[in-house]
Amino acid sequence: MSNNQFKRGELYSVVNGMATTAVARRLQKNFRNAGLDITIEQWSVLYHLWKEDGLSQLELGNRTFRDKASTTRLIDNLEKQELVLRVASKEDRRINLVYLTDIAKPLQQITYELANQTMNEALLNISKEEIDIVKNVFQRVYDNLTNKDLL
Amino acid sequence: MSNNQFKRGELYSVVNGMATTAVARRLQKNFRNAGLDITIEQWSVLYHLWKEDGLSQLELGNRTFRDKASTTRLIDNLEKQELVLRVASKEDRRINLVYLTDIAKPLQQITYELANQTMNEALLNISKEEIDIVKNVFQRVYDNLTNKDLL
DNA sequence: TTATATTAGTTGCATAACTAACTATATGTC
DNA sequence: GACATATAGTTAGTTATGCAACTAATATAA
Repeated sequence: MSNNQFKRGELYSVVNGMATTAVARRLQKNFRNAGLDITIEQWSVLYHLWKEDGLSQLELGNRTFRDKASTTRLIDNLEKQELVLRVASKEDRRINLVYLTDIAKPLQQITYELANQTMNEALLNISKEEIDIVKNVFQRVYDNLTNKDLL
Repeated sequence: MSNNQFKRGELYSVVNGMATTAVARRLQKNFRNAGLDITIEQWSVLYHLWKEDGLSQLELGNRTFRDKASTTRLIDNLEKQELVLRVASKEDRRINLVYLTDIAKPLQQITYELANQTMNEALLNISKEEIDIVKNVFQRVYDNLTNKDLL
């Protein structure tokens, strides 16, 4: 057995069950307290649209690590709340381009501040170096698992 | 802005959307391929029962970082599949003690091997030191966010 | 140009998450 | 002993996840 072996369950319970959901839940709570009626999942989509508006559903799915079915439903809900708009692409009518509405645009600044504030709480006394290692490890874990799928 | 600041969205998408679910999905797939009809969520409960049988639902919720409502449904499903059994405590009849059935017990070894194999894939070329840092950072993130709730 | 395969998105089905409101049992106080 | 409070678990309601099967549009090949 290699030296970098987790005890079984450990990675899952530490990583998936703990810090991750603690941050997500705190951010969700902060949204609610500020009167913002959006889920962190919805926010993760809006986040990418604020960076680049008019992405296709598939591209949004890639950037938020979701399959297309989940992306469909998430955008359904965003559309119901009139935060987002589907527009069929003229070049390829299979493609839906997703655009922010005027309701969604001003939310960027508020959520920016809440997310920053939440991250500051979450990362209190954690150094830049440690964060870089975490990000790097997670990228490599992801690559380790997904590269195999292409073979 | 402090030096250890994530760009907004970054922690969420990196941590929650990527390595975490990549590992979970891979393990789930490995369970399925082995003919094991359990979800990773169910497995996370069984894992703690294999370590210590007869825990209360609340204790299981604490150990798997779930609220009691989620724990209830998870155990509902485990009970439907006859992997687990609820027994009312004699000392305090509000408490359900959860026990493994004879069907669940032999699954420990198989899932142990599949989880180890999955972790080996996921953690290929990642050092013990890096893993220790990740675990330590996540514990501190969790503490940073949950200690506040007690004030 | 017609038949075949591929691609983007949707829908059905099952599991799971959280919040809030609820039931039933226990505990503490007067 | 009676009343208020706390605790363990359940239920209802909403959102989200993944897989598989489907539709519609586009690209490829004969």
